[in-house]
Amino acid sequence: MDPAKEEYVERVLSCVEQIPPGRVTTYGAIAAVVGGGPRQVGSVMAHHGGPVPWWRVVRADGSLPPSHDGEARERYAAEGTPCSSTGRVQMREAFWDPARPEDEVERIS
DNA sequence: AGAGTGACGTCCT
DNA sequence: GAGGACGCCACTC
Repeated sequence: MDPAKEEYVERVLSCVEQIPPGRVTTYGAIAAVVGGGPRQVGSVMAHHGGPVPWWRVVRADGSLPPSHDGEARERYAAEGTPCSSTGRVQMREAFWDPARPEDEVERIS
């Protein structure tokens, strides 16, 4: 096994674990922090995303992967994650940047 | 080495 | 806001 790969995976999962309840982040944001590309982050989650709150990781536009749609919605309802009537997460309110864990109340300027 | 695929992103219509 | 097309990065056949 390539140790670099395991470390990369560990870094991705670490970011996901740090996501506060009721907030979400995107694959691209994680990729921007841990490196690689958004697709690679998704691949890591697919294979090693078991023990982490994967439902707090959504696409850049707030839409959920068909694979997780059902599960994630219940999590959001339980955590109070702001969602749109169309079924997508309100990124403007719920987005949390892994590069800025200080939580600056994501004021969207 | 080349082509196909995926829990994605951005631009355009 | 919704849908389609092209591009990126890494992995697998």
